[in-house]
Amino acid sequence: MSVKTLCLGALSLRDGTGYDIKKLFESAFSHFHSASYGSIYPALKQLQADGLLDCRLEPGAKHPDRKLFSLTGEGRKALVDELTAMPAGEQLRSDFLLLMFFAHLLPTEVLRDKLAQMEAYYEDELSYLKSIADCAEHSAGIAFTIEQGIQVYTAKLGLLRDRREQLLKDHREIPKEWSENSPCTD
Amino acid sequence: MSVKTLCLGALSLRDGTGYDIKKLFESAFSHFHSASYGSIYPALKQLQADGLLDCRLEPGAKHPDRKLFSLTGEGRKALVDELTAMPAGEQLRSDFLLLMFFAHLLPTEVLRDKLAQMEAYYEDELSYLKSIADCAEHSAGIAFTIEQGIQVYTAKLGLLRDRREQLLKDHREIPKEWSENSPCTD
DNA sequence: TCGAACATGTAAAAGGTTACATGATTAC
DNA sequence: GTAATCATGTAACCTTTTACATGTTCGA
Repeated sequence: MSVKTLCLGALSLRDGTGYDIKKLFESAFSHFHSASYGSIYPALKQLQADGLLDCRLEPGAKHPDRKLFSLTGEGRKALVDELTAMPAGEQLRSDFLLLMFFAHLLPTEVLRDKLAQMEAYYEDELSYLKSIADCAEHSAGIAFTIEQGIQVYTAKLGLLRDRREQLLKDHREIPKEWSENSPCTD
Repeated sequence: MSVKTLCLGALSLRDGTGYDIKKLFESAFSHFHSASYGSIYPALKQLQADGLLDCRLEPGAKHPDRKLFSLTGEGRKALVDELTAMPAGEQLRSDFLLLMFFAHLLPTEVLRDKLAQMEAYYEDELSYLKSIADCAEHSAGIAFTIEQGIQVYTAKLGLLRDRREQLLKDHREIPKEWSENSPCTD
């Protein structure tokens, strides 16, 4: 039920369309949640059917089919209830760490490339978060989410830069020929 | 195809059963990936059918049906190929940050509880990672994944402790009565 | 005028979890 | 003797992504 909660949350900030909500997921929520149109539009339909959202059409000159959603009183209550009931957990899914775990199986150049890609990724995330930290007043809670992102990416970037040379230097390239009688007995 | 890659990776370390693989996911991989039996056993079956795993039964006195899997040469190659081809990304899914984003909607006691739960969670993860960092020799890559976890959880725990008092002090409890004419115009 | 951004939606497929079903072995 | 751990597997369900289908509006 997560996309629904995300949509309720987005609409608690301001009324908006499915498209607006997606933009919010790509900006303010980007470092801790995500969702695609294929899950947002059905979620909005369902939430409206459940009486948690109101919808007014904006057929004005500009956009023919714009559907502007807003929270109902019930919707706001449902959001608070879900946030309260939800266990406060988090889960990382990192293909990068998976790769690092098996770095000893890879050619050095591949490792070098992946480290470079990840550095660029961390840099981008960090500079984005810093830009939004500065440019507006946020509630204390929102500021906390941004600050956590900044500290986490700063730590990750620092470690990556710290260890890169050593990782590459120590890295032993595995012989190209793999076979059953590999000498590797890890 | 992620569970398959995870299984190939696990079996590149040592031969093992589905059960062993699950244990590994709950220990060494726990801070960056996860999978349940319901996905592991079908994945192993499929990988065997694809010729990437060998399976020998251990019907010894102890365990009647123990299926010990091992990588074939092709399986090892497939693992390396997948690690190489896979874009090196990561994604956080944090219900805690979602909750913090909307902290202004919640009663103070709920916020206090969630912060306490999260502190305990971060402490547990951190102490687990510290314990495995000390107790064995790891490859440089594995050490990197543990070190990143330690630094990240240390940062998160530090920020949480730093900000908690201020967050709770500044926190304005929202009146119990919610209705359409709420004064909240964020 | 042409591409980017705005805007909505569906259907199929992928991927995974949960719950169930079963049973042996080990440590207390 | 009884609870935890070891051990395998299936089926139903849930959620989400991907790919498709369509059309407008705005800025360069």
